[in-house]
Amino acid sequence: MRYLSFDHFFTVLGNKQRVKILQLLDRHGPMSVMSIAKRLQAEQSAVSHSLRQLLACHFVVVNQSGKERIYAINEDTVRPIFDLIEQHVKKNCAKDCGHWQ
Amino acid sequence: MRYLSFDHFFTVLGNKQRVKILQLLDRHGPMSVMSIAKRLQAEQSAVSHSLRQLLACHFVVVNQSGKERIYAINEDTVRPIFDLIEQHVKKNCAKDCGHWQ
DNA sequence: TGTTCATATGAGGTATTTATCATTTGACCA
DNA sequence: TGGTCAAATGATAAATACCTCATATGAACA
Repeated sequence: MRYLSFDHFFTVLGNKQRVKILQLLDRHGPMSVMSIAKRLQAEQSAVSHSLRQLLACHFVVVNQSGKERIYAINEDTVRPIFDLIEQHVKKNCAKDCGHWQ
Repeated sequence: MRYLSFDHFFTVLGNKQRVKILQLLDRHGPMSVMSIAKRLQAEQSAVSHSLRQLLACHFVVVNQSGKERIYAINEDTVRPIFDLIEQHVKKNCAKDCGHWQ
């Protein structure tokens, strides 16, 4: 993986699947890799790769539970960052993109 | 340019040159394209392309002044976002990457 | 130890981004 | 209008990132 520079944290957030994973973990709480994959209709391997990057940036944390590894969002920091972007969009980009979900 | 989705805002921030431009504008105040290019030792064209993306996301604003176009950072939102990432890094990634600038 | 299930890893092709060059547009003023 | 300077645009090659497949690791338990 690439070196952990300032812009890299944004790069990791700049991907639909990784954002979806974070949003899912935020809404649903801690989940295993397979549960995430099923819920997002994504490949186990793809999800694992994504989680690896999110973990490297500490956007998620992980705990072993039997054979499963349970991933959870780092609420303290990820949620505020998402909120800021949402505010920014509402304030500045309302007409450009008022509608993703 | 790509469609303006949530993750896209992060994608635009996930690039060294664009981050440098924002940091420069933040420290130095409003600047013309050429001044930015000179200061960062980058091509005029490259800077212009970068500014276009930053502008589309409303991370910067622009004003015409004679032949020049003066770009300024959107302080209200960009600075807080950068601050949040910095806090996040200090709090969670201190040992991984304590040192970019 | 051997089997099973969950997750991680590595390699590959494909897609997306980036940087650069040449050219165009646009503002200003003689 | 023609010249000049600043900035924007478009096309393209090069660099990165992404997704998928096949395979490896690792935990649990008989």
